[in-house]
Amino acid sequence: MDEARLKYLEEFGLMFGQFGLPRMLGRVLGVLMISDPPERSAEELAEELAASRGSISQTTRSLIQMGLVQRRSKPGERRDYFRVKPGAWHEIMRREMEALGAFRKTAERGLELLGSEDPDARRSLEEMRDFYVYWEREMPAVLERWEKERG
Amino acid sequence: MDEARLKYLEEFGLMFGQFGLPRMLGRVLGVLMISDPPERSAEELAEELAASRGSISQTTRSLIQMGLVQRRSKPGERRDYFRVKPGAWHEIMRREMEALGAFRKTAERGLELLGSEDPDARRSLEEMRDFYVYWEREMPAVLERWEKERG
DNA sequence: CAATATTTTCAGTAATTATTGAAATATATG
DNA sequence: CATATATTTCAATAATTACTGAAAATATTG
Repeated sequence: MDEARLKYLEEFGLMFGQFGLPRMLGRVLGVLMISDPPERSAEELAEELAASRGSISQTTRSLIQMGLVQRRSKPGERRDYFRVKPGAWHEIMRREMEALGAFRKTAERGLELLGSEDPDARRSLEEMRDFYVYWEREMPAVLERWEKERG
Repeated sequence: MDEARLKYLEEFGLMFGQFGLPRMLGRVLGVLMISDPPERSAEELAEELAASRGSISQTTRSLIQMGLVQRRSKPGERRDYFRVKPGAWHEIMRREMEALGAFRKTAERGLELLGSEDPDARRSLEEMRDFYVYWEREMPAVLERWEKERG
């Protein structure tokens, strides 16, 4: 792998890092995104990223669990191959949107906690709740439209 | 502060942690969200969260920088007070949406890197780029509608 | 401008999280 | 079913990130 590509993978890793996810997750997804052919074995991933087998195993498992990567096996071959799952980025977004519900619920729990305290004290939590209620209502349509146009 | 509230703040902290942000950020924002009156001095924050002054200073700075919290001073008082900025959650979302541009650019950079390689190899990056182009186009309208209805 | 109160900075430390590598487990082949 | 190959698990370690606390800087009062 040439230097430009390694640098690109590091960028991919950092992008995921900013997100609070392990860099290795981004690096592995990055390799798969630029692979030609578009699939790689665990061994190839380990070699290209100078990472341990264990780390690749853990990372591919996470990526599969997150719905971003597919594992494939071929008849007559022992090793498995990994490839980016079509719709991976949509899936990332879909999961983020699911997380909105957690924010709304946290706001609601806070309002219960405050009870009938001074309305001033409740205002921030009410705004938070209303905001996430709004987004939970709006997001599905945007996601669905993408799926209809492209999925 | 009673136990139920401390537990709630810890929850707030964990919610931010999932996001890849320091828990302390969530805890401090949490205190301010449930404060009555809705503002607190650095000293009060440090005491309520059993955290160091330095940590509170760093955290309030971050929260202000992120556009989530306001610093206020009062005439005749030396200490500053902090309160949740109205529209804080909208601001969080707005920043996330800005980050979409970085994803699109990363995809574009990858496509440059691949050049005219096998279309199969380019497919994942093209899908990534198209996806983020779509979201960059769609999100602003949703954000603006909230502002119009509520801001 | 001296005295006091408050905030910030930052080096050191603590806590957390990511990664390795070797052993254990699983899977495919002849 | 023995052998070879591939993958997973997990304890140990490395790397990173968060937090403290004391010293320095800043701001306010009389």
